[in-house]
Amino acid sequence: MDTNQTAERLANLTFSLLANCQEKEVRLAEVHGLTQAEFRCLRLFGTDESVNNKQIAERMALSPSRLTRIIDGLVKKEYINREIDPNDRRNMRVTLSKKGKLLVQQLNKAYVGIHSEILQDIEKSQHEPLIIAMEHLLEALEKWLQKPE
Amino acid sequence: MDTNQTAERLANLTFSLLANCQEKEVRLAEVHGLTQAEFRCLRLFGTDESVNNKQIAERMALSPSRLTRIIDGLVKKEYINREIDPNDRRNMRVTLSKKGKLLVQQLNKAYVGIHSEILQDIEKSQHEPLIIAMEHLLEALEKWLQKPE
DNA sequence: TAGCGATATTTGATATAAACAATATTTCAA
DNA sequence: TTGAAATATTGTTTATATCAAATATCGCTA
Repeated sequence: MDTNQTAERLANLTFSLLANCQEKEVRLAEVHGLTQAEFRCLRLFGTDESVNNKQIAERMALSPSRLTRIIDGLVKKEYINREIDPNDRRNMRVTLSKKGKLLVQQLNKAYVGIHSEILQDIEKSQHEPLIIAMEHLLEALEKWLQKPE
Repeated sequence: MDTNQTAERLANLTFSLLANCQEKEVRLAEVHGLTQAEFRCLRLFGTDESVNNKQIAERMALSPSRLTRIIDGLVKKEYINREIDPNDRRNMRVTLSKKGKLLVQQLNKAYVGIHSEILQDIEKSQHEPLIIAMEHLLEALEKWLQKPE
């Protein structure tokens, strides 16, 4: 098949996937009584022991001031701790609380669960090719985004 | 490989892809002097000759009142026309203007171009499997989203 | 055919999400 | 040790989105 035609199909696919993935995120956040921003923020912690405000802001592509408020919410809900970094008192050390760690674990589990369900609808022999192909797609996309201008 | 492990990789992949695709949308909208909402709205027109406010709102998962405002912007920028539907005067017939059609064509072209560039970084024999796999993924995702509760 | 309920859109009020600007604290280098 | 840069926060403003009320129209029925 013509590459251009393939590109067109791929364009439509990523467009639809994007919409559906967003919907999925909204749904999951809702279930756990979190705003979308809080949900994304917690997800971004991953296994990182300790991060500061600015790093999180950069990863989420939000302003530091916005992050302060999102973290305010998560602190109030007792999912994370925020304390002054003793090494550099300008930084705030943001870490998951016990409750937070539990939730993240649970979220990851649910997240994997969904994708596991999704995989069940796809022939097993197709799993590996799917992953590989999508890894390539992600790589290429990142490369495109890093292009100047 | 274990399905669960595959699911975990897939979960991380879609998470990263989502973030990057969003970034890409932001970038493209910016280039054309449109807000993200306006950009998405124009993209959703596709080749549809004429749609009404409510249909667009449903497709974009936004309230009709929000749509009125987004369309206000697009009308002001002269990308679309809005006129009373003669068949049912409660409806507004929203159609692309000449300028709008041109932009949508251009957008689609750019959109396909990006994905074409992306495909160039992926081995040609992998193109078809990628598409097929992603189609399955989308299908499965839609199915998951339609699940009650 | 007059009137009632349903539907589509718009407008105004409001809530939420985000950025920007100014400030306070701290670090670090000249 | 003083001034510039970095970090987080707070107050202000803008953008995004919803909800409720108002308006216009339609379709039905008594």
